Amino acid sequence: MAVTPTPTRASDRDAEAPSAERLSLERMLACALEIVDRDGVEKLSMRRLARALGHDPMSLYRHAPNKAALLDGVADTLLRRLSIDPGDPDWAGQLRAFARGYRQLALDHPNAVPLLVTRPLATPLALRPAGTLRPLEDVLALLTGAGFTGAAALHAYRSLTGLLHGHVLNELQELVDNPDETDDLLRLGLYRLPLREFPLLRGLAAELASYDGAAELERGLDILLSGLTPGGP
Amino acid sequence: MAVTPTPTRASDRDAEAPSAERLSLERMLACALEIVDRDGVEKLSMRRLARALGHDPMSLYRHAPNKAALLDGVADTLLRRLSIDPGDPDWAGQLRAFARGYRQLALDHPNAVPLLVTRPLATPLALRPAGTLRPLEDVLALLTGAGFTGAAALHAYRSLTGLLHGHVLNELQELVDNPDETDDLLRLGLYRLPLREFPLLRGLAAELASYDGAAELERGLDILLSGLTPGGP
DNA sequence: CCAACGGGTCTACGTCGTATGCCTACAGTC
DNA sequence: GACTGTAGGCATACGACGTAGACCCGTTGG
Repeated sequence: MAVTPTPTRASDRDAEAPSAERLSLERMLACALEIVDRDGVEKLSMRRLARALGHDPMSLYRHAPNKAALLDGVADTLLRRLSIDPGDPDWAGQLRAFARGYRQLALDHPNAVPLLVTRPLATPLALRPAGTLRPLEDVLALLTGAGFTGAAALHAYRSLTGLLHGHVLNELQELVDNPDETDDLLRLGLYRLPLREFPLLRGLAAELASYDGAAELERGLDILLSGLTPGGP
Repeated sequence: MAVTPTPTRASDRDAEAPSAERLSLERMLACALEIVDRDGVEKLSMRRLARALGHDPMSLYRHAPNKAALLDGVADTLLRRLSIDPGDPDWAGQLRAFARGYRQLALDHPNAVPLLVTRPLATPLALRPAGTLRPLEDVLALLTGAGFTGAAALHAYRSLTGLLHGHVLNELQELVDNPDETDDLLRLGLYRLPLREFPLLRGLAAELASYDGAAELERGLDILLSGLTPGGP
């Protein structure tokens, strides 16, 4: 009582901890994204996030109802960075730009991609955070403005997100291997494969190693966009 | 000491617990898949799995090195059910059948889909379990046998998995909503959306509700397969 | 008979998400 | 100024988690 020990006291402005400023959802999400980028989704915990922010774990619950909402929020902050101009008459160009932006987002935050592709499976459409729904609404506006029927616009949006999710998952798998190793066989770990069972796969080391994601996406977009017409599906 | 209490003793053959038979990786994976199907991936824990099998949690580690391997194993048991006949001259038909099989797998085990699409991001290609690599090797055999170059066959496989991942993620999002509610607006929870911000989305309840996944996939396959040629990418 | 070993179990450690409850600082009202 | 609400932060606590380390028993091969 005399010396008022309280050794874990972190108030009195900002001391001891990295940054014990006032908490807010934005600060939380930004810090959570950093953790995900650095260490992966499974390493993001409420306690680690609180520690990184210089706060008590329970403080986070004043700003987010639970961890699932936080994960949704991280995905949301990423998607929010993509924008579509619904008024642009060049609708194909807008879709293409959106797709390129999405790919770049995935490359810049590969550890967050599992969130981008799987969080929607956990939340009914209408309960998703606004940033996730914004692109959908904007694409609908863009395409109906260009003469698409509602159904055709919706179909186009689905085709686009399908293409993007599939492409991004494909491209990121190429990055899993150890890029320090120069020899393709070693870098991909292909020497571990039983030659008897996977002869063709082992022989394709060079082709596996040289994957041009940007070109791949453009080809997919060419096919998709040329198949989209205002008329029908 | 006198009465030999040991109330949690589960040996002496199989007593007390549901099924304390001899443990094996196959039994573990089958049971793990049941848990995932019933309760979702995040509810699958080593302790729950052990309990369901009537064993001590640590027993599992005699058959799997860690939980990540178990997750990979669950994905593997699913993919292992798909087969491709590399000798079939109708390569397009084989790819189509594979795609339909994959879709059906996803519909039968929606809770396992996150594993199917994200586990590959956590494991370098050559370290993936054999069941995951089998389709790749078989598609390579199928297509090179049909005159494709190795690079073209690899490209085709990537396009196919991209299409499948994207499609399955799309289709499963439609199932997240409550199917008991008959009115589309209510069923999708769209009434929660601010009308001012999402006018088009709200108006598309009917189109959102009527989604024909099978037809959608076939259309994607038509486009993909017509674009694939033995010559090049 | 013994040694090795594969498979099962027990205990224990550190971490996780979060329910509950209290404390403090400020806002608004009189 | 005193009073009261409220929002944000903190301490404590509970049950579940993944898994390291040691022990134990039954089988097998010498």
